[in-house]
Amino acid sequence: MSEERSLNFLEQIVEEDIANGVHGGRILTRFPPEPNGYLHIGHAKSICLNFGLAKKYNGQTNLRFDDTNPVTEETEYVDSIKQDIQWLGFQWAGEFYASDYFEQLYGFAVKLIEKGLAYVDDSSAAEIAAMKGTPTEPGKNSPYRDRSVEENLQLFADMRAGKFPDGAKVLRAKLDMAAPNMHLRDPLMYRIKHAHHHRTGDAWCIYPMYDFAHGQSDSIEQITHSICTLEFVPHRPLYDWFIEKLEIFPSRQYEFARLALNYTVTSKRKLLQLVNEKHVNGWDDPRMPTLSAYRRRGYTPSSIRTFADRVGVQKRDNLIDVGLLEFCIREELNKTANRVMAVLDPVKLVITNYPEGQTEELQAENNPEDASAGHRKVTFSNTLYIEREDFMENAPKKFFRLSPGLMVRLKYAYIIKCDSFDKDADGNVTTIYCSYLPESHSGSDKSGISVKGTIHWVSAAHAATAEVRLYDRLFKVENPASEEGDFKSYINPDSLHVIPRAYIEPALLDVQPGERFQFLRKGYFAVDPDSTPGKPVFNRTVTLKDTWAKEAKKG
RNA sequence: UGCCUCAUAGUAUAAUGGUAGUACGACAGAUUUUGGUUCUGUUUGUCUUGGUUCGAAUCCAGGUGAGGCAACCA
Repeated sequence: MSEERSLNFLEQIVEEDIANGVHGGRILTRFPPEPNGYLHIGHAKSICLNFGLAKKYNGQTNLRFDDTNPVTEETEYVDSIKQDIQWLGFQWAGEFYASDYFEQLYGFAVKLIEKGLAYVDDSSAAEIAAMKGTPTEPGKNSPYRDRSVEENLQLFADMRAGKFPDGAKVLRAKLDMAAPNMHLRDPLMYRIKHAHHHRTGDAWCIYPMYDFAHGQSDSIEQITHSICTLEFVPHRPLYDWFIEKLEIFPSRQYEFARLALNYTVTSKRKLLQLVNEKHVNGWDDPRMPTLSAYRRRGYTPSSIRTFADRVGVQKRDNLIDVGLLEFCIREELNKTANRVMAVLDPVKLVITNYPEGQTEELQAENNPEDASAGHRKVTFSNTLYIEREDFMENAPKKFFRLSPGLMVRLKYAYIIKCDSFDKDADGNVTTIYCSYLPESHSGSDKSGISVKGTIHWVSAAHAATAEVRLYDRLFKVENPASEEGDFKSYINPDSLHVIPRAYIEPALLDVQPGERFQFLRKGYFAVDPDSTPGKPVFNRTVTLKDTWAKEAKKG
């Protein structure tokens, strides 16, 4: 079926290059994160693209950390990034760091100075910005632009030697201060930062700018196809210029539109704010769009890979409906998750004509989509808990659940008829009284009655309890980043609803973190690492499709 | 008012000069001991104006709209 599919534009480029014998048909891509945050769903697209493309054409993919800014980078992030990539199902060929190349990059800089293509500038940051011009006006040459090669060499060596404080000097490439592309107006190559680096420690006090590190790092690794997001399109001429002047391996950059998901944000800066300001409980809070959060919430790696595949690749900006992600996980869990019964918002139901104290072990199917999943026993008795929303005092015409006079089937058990109910002083239903049809036993129904509704239940005397965490979208609006004002003012106040005591089948006491279930009629749930023996915690991964909820909303 | 990208159903994404298709969504129906799943059907689209051509979503030109670019961030 993959032969039937048309190629995306990157695959077309790769196939053309292979056909033309570029690099002898060798394909090497790379995934280049900066270790200053956790990976999110947008990175998943990039990872799937880079690793997927290489895999499809018998190539490989490097993992390279672009760690050129010591102040924002930490080992914690390196570890989480590696874990997330592996969890997604990919293995890199080489693990590299831009900081591995600091000495080489320094040499490249010296070479450009020697060629008269770079100079040390003593101007302040403000002065450089002022001389840069604007998109519509050309910039002005720095007064330091025409220093001799010898002087530049000496000053650059002195920069490295730590003779100057932060910000005193920078090394700039000498291109054209009037270039219409702002990135070509003598861009900075090196700045002075007396800062401790997570890998090189205090060995350096000058650090290369991203623009002077990224392209050359690709070149050093002999990356054939350097795939990145659209905002780097205007940087490409600069990278090509460096490669040309340095006479090094010609990696080529190609750009695609980053993935954006609605009802969330995918910017590391914003995610960091949500974490630091405690709007969520850490990077892996299941409401976050990070991979660690999706993992904790119960998403599978394959569902995310499928999603990345289905959103496609193009150069136009897009905002993907989170409903597609939800479809991908439902599609998979429908086939793989065992069904169990859990009552999240319980109300007591008494079967008046079923003997008090009597029990039955009923046969329950684990997964109707997978016969090999087998069966289990569930205990039935005269006092049950059912879902509060499965009863209505005054039912509308299409309500196929319980209401005085109406009949439903209890899943795996009997058909019952609602006879009466009790209410407390506040009008809340406290107990529902029903009678059952003994001849309607599941699997051997001789009652001749068919009912429209089937509801789930647990036996009150046999049920165990669990904490259940229900998640909703983190933001109230589709695109918080594009709204007026602070994006945090659009946070959905009901994004987390904790149920401290839901009733579950007792067998669910033994579950392990990471296990996934379908709570019948309620959704897919995953066991949270916060679970302790005898007190499981379940995260709702995603609800089931609920056409009744839609119908009810219509009125 | 400079440079660079981009523009196909509600959302994504195909068609690479030759019948505008697919997925998700929405709507309707069938099946169903999950209002789940599955199945069937319906709906909705080439930004605009010219040009080239037997023929244009596709090529060309102008317009319109959206996004990006002026961090000692990446």
